[in-house]
Amino acid sequence: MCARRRDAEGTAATRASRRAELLSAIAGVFADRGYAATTVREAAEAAGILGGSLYYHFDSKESMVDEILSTFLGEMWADYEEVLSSGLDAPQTLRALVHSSFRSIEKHRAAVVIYQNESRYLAQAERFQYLTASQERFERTWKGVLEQGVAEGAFRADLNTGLIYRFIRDTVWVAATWYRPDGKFDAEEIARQYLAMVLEGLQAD
Amino acid sequence: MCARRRDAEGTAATRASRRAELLSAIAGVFADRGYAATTVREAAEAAGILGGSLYYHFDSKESMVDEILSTFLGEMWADYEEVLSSGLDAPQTLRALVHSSFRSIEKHRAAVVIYQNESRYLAQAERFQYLTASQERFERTWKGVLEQGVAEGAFRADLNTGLIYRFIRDTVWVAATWYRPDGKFDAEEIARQYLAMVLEGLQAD
DNA sequence: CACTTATTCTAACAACTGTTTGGTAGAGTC
DNA sequence: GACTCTACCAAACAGTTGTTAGAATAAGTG
Repeated sequence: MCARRRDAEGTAATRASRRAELLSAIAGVFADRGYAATTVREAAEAAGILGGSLYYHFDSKESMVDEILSTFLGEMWADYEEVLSSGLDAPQTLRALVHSSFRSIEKHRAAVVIYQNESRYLAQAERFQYLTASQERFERTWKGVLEQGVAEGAFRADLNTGLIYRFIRDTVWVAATWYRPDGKFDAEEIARQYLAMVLEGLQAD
Repeated sequence: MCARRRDAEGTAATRASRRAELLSAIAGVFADRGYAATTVREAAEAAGILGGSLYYHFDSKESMVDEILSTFLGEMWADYEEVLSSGLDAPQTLRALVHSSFRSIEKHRAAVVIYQNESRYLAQAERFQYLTASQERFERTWKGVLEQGVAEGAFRADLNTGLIYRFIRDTVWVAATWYRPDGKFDAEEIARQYLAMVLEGLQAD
């Protein structure tokens, strides 16, 4: 039984790693051509197998995006939680969240692009309600930090936190569409420059 | 012949206005559900007619997006040109461009959303090369303003203009996805708050 | 070796896609 | 009233879509 369990765990592990391998290829195509515009056959070809073979690993095309997005969001929120629970003040929290976001983009570029482009369309389905939930949680989190910063006197009070939240959210996530891991800047440098602009402003003193 | 020409102009005019009417409805659906995910039948239904009837007005589904996007880009660049040719200094030009952009969003919301979501996918086709061209022109324009501002000593010199350009471009256009004409803020107010953040920074003095 | 299991392929399916064709109601013209 | 033109509908087209079922392959396992 001990041997059998080890086997079961072994196959479960290789199976999971194969899924991850496939999903990585699939996510790339979904990100590049769009989820709806990509056929199952194209997605499979990017993974080196034929269309029908994907259905040995996944129930449906929908469950492929589902797994891509929920995996990404799970990891992202884990990182966010770590920042939020470490008792920083508002400006430090904002800095840490921005850095964490750009690091997420570096790690899950394709997933972020898909999230960015397709979530409004996908969220119509009940299955993807967690996308809406994540969106709301995102808004609460960021607006909370901004409002706390205003209350602390660290952020200016004459700007609407709802608008600023949207500006920040958009710029950060949309960066996934142009970020290239082999580009001139890494995630940390992009985060630094972005924070310099948003916090200190573009204007020369 | 004079009467015949007046007739021809009359029907051409009503025909053009009907096209515009249809395109407005179609653009709304394309923006909401995505171009690839929207069927011709759905697009037609939003316009109150049947799928096949759209082909009396348009050659193909592709030519519908084509007309939506090229009309929008044409108007947008006309507005941009007006700003760029009026001899303002860099900060004033940046302010004017941002205002002009948010006004574009107010007027062509659906088109901007489509441009934002689908242009990378569409640009693969030769027919949509002008999307890539517009993108490049956009980059030249904005980077030019930023570099001029640095040269004038109006903008800080320690930030990379390529990155800042991307941040600004993204935030401005992505706003189309959440902007609602009946919302709390109009385009001018959104532009003001955005400029305050980007130019002066979030930090309290 | 025979046997099992995991993974892929082959080939088909029904539904749906963009598009075309021929017809038709109605408004305007002679 | 016959004719024409515009704008639409109804019905079909060929190709593509996501998905499935069964056969084939390969890699262990005893």
